[in-house]
Amino acid sequence: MKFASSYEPGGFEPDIYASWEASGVFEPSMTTMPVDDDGNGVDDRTEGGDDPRTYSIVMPPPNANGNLHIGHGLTIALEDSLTRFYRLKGRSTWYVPGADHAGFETWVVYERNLEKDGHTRFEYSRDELYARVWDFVAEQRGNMELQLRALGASCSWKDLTFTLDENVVDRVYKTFEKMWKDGMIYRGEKLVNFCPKHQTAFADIEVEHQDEEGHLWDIAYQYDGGEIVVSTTRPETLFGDTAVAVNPNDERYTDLVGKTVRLPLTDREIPVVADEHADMEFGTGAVKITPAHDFDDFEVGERHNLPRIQVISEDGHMINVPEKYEGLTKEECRKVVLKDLEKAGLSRGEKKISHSVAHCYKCGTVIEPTLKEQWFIDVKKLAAVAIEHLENDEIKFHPENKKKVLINYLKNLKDWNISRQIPWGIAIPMFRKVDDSATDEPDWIFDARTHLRTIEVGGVRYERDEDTFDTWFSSSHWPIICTNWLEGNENPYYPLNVMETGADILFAWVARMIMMGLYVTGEVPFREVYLHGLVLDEHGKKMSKSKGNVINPVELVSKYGSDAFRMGILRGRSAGMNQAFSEQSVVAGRNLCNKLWNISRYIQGLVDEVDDTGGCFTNNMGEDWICREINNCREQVERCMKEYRFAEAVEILHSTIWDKYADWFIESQKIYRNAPLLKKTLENILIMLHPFAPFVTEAIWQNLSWTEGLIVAQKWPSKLKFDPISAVSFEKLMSIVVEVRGTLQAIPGGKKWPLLYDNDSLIEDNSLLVKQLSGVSGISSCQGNPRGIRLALANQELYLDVPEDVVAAYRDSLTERILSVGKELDALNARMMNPNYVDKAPAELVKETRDGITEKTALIERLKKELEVI
RNA sequence: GGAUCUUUAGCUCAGUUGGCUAGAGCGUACGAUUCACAUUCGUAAGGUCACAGGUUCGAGCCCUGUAAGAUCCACCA
Repeated sequence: MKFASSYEPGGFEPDIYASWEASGVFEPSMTTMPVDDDGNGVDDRTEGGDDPRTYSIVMPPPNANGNLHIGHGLTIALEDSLTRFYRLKGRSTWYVPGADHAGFETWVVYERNLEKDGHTRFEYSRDELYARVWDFVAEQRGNMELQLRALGASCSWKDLTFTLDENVVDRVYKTFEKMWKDGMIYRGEKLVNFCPKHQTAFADIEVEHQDEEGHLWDIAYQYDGGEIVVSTTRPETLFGDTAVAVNPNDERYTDLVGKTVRLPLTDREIPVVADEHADMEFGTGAVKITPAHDFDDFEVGERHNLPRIQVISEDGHMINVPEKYEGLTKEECRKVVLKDLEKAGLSRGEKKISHSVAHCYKCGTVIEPTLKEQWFIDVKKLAAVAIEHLENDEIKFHPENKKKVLINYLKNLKDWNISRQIPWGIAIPMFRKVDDSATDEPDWIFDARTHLRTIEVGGVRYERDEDTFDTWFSSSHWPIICTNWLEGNENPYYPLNVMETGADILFAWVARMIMMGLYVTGEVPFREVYLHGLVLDEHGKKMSKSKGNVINPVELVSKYGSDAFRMGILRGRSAGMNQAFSEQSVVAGRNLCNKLWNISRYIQGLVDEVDDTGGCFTNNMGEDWICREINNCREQVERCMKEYRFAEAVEILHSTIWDKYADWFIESQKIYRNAPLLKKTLENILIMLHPFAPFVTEAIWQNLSWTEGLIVAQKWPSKLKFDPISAVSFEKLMSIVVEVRGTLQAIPGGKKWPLLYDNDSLIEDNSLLVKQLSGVSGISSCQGNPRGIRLALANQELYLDVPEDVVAAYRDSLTERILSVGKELDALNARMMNPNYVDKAPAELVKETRDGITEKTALIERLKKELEVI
């Protein structure tokens, strides 16, 4: 195959992905064994009970109905780099892809469409709606999966799991039944976060609090002989008041406790109760209690056995209120109530306050705390077990501090409302008894036949609950489901090696997976958690449609290539942090791909020209040096992957490939050509970069004449053999070359000059190479007769052969140079002057300092002499 | 109110048990060009590591405090 002369990723990426998928390498196979670490037969086993044969990771399922956004791009770059790395290391890797039914999100989109067509959800049964949304999603599905392929995700497609698949539902029902039997599920009438627009309840974490300006009204509640003034931001709820609370220590109201006051605008009398909830410092110290519409008041009501009067319906209208107000919206009612209070002479003033208000995270509608019968999970035990295992360090977090944050959350976790009033989700498998005569039977029974509206068990009729599960309830089973965990079966893929996901769903998802994993399997669901932060725009601002700063990963992939995108998005990113991202970093990634492409093309050319029948050995110091550097790179990348330092891994590969391999080694190979070593080192580099840039490395692999198979299925490189002393010599030569280049640039006129040496075997033996690298016009011995500019090197006698007038012009930069070396010398001297340093610092370090002083002193002496000569 | 994180070059970020003469990418300036690559090559400029104390022979790193920014949890009649 002939290399295309330019790097054009769009031309080969789709074909490459197709060939991977067809080859079956993405699917796990337990037959492969890990490569050993050093090529010396020692096993590469990791500590901590991790099965060294396998590596498992699951994809946080993207919305089946949507397109991938920049966060997914990051997710895939992270997860796929890990997957490919461990696959190269010889593990049987299993990266399980998923697609999310995205219960509420998808439902919102669907319902909007329904409304556009002039319909409402109430015209259809749950089953009809479910079927319609299913078709709607089926139409959209597939985009997301194509985009995952474009990003290079090396996941096992045959295991793709949709969150409404039968096995998901089965698993969820099994757990629910177990919990029901264990008494951890209860039906309770409680206040829930209710969105009047979407007509569904939410868990606490699903509502967004925002600080807003509001009004605080003072209202007089009268009694014979006086009045008690309460403050409220919601006067319309007063019809639901069933008490006024004062602090038990509040002497102002001691006499009133136990008496009753008249509720304004009605004839109802309500008691005054003493409760700690009333803050003596706030307002008048008296607070109206509306148990059916406020979370705190609900609790006060429980403590004092107060009735709960619902005065706002689920669609936001007034109910159970005097006729005049009946049917008004709550907003209208507020206005009328305020006016009527004014008329009745019960207003006692108003002021502006700032307070936080709960909103629906999707539509922004103000959440109405509403009294509803729902299914709740008693989380006490679940949370306690999770905390125990977390404190036992069974899961390692990146970043580390998130573990503490998570434990703190679990310690304060309230019972979990799992009922949702939307049709797009997994039906709750509970049926209510409708046959009142069967008094001995329980009111609710578990039954998995949720496709039936009514069932008959033991001659008693039951009707199904029409609600569906909170999606996090089923999502919390994800590691269990994706690895096909089964009771009593050994499963080498469970627990997962790592759970990689967004830091923003630590509570919603990670916490629940841990609780559920432990409850169902008795084991933590994953050994490590890597959390990524938000991808911000280039100025560090959140991306949003309204700001118009959204970056589309798919566009970047088509513009610069998948590899460029992957490396670009990993650059400058660390665990758990919200960090900026710009196209620039993708350009840098593209440039690296282009560099690698040209390196490979050039090496292919050299290999074609040169006889390479021999074995792979190093023949000169440049070759020894590059082998050492490639080994170093390999070790560092391994360490970075183990510690999830992706950005650093990419950076190390970048500098090894570009600054070392291309700029020095390949340049040196223009003089010495070692085809077997060129091949070997290029292979190593390609394999090491493959986890981050899978497409270009595979494309090159396929183009090279001597490689076989797919790079995706190769083995991680072993250490290269080299002569370390020779490698150090090359470094010496490099510093000479850098000095020559710098001096050449500093000499006015910008011409090339010849290099003179005196009794210097390093230069003499490598004169061709030095000339090639440094850009001097020629190299010769000065035969003990130095002239021109002496190079500022401590242990080398080297001169640039320039005429007298040019030397004079060079004087200034020489002076500068002396000053700067002088500064460095001063710093070293200051250190040695300190007797404590000499005493207490490690001997090696002290010796280094001493050597540095000797070297720099000599250098300065030399430079000064040179200056005098000029 | 409670908690967590961030602050290092013009920008975005590294800096792993304290050894630093503080690095990278991009950007900037100057120079190169029949060479695998202008998506290139070479050279350079650019930093009181937010601030103030402390520990230490030695602090970007550890400790205490301050400031600014971000996020989360709880509360807000």
